[in-house]
Amino acid sequence: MIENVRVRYAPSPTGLQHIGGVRTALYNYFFARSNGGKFILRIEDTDRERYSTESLNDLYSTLDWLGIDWDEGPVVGGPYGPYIQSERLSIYQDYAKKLIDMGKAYYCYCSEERLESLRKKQEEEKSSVQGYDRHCLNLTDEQRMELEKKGIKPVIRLKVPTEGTTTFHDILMGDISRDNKDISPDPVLLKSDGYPTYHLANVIDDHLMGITHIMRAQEWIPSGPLHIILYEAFGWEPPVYCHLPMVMGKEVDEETGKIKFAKLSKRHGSTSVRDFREKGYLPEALLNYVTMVGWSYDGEKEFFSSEELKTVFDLKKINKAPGVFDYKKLDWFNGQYIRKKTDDELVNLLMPYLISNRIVTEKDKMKVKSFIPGIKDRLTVLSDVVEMCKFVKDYKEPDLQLLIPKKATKEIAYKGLSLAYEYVKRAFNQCLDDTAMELQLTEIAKDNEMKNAFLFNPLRIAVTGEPVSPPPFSCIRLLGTDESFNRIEKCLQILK
RNA sequence: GGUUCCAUCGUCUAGGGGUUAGGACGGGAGAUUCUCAGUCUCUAAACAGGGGUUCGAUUCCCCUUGGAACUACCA
Repeated sequence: MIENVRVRYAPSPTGLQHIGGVRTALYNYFFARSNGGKFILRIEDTDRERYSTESLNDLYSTLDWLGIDWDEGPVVGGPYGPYIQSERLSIYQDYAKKLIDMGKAYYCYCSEERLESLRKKQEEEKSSVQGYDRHCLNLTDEQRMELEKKGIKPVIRLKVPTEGTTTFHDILMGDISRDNKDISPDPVLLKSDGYPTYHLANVIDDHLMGITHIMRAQEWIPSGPLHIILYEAFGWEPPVYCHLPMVMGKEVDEETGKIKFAKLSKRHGSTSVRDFREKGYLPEALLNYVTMVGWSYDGEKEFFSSEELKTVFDLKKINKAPGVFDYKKLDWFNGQYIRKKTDDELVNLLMPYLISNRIVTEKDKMKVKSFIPGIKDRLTVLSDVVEMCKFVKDYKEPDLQLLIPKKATKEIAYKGLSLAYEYVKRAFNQCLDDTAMELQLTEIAKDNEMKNAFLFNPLRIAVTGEPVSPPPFSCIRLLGTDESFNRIEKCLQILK
């Protein structure tokens, strides 16, 4: 147990919440909970060009869906607010000015174009030196005034030391150091629109909000030393770092045919939580699986509820190496969680898919519920139900060929369907369950010296019009006996 | 290119100076079976390579190789 833990998830609302981000949120959340600490949500909306309210809404709905609650942050408030960076502008501006006053930062008036051509030049020359050339480092006050007069809005850049080495400690990785000369020179701290960049805002807020542990993706490792320089410039104690392994995607290189890995992105498949949610992944399955990419308990147990994770999550068990997101394993997890649901829970989960596809209406709920035992084992994702119920709406009357099972004749098929129909009419008057009906119809087949398939298959095809479907009895329940019997009778005519 | 990080089955991982290197997904085989699933059983599959240290390294150290990330007035 670590005392007084304060951690934060600090997303930037510039897109839908994706697997990687959510995994970071989850680790922070579970780390806070398992140590009795605070989990803080902070919105890093300093990129005004990519900002969207849709992203922000998506963030809230995603966290809500996953059951992640925060102790401090937007909506709930807290003692260190505001928790939205765009509402903290003056704080960053003040601190940036302090840096200027201390001689640790400077104004830069370079144009976009100049920086662009500088970059190009460096690239062409394959220069090992990259980054800003410190063109504005030694501007005199007069020169500055002149540029200001022209109406050029400056940025504020950090003076990165050119000598020495900066080291920070990472709980997982150990000491990580970088020569200061290798830090891309003089990053912008405050943009010309008055907004801070990530580096400035992040350091200031983490300090001001009393963050004790920074858990973020490994892609941030290279800027770790830069942040340390910033902490030192302000005279602050840096928090404990814990860089999380990346979530990767796997793909086949079109040219070489080799398998490649890269930061999980859309070309690997769905990456946004919203996608998974819409397809019908359960939050508990996604949460469980995502947590297991990069973290393990003992290598054996892999089913964890959110509640368990809040107790059992341990920083030390986080893996250092990046992990590939395995869509197939997620499918498996989801199927497992679906099977754990009760029929009542499942109907509620399934109804929206059926209603939005106009297969049933709200009043058919009981019918759908009675259908569930037949499909529960067959669902991988909730939306699979649509395909399984298509026969209700998209029934296509089977032709003769389809109605005759393999190794059977027209006559046999007719007899089989007749027997099945006779039985079904009787059985649905009693309140038998599917298993009982199956048993009895199997009995009937035996009595008539016929293969089970000769009764079941024509029945299935008559009712659903498809050779592959959930168990026929379930289908009849969903369809209703009137329509089902209608279909069967018509098929009987075809077979006559 | 430069910098940094990483390295156990195809994938997620357990383990750790002496193990038959364990589990899960996926694959294969079989059983159950009215289709498709599901379920159950069995099975193949890994310590990247080379040097050290050591009585002994997959485990510790170094190098190589491979992979990844960063290199923006994006985070």
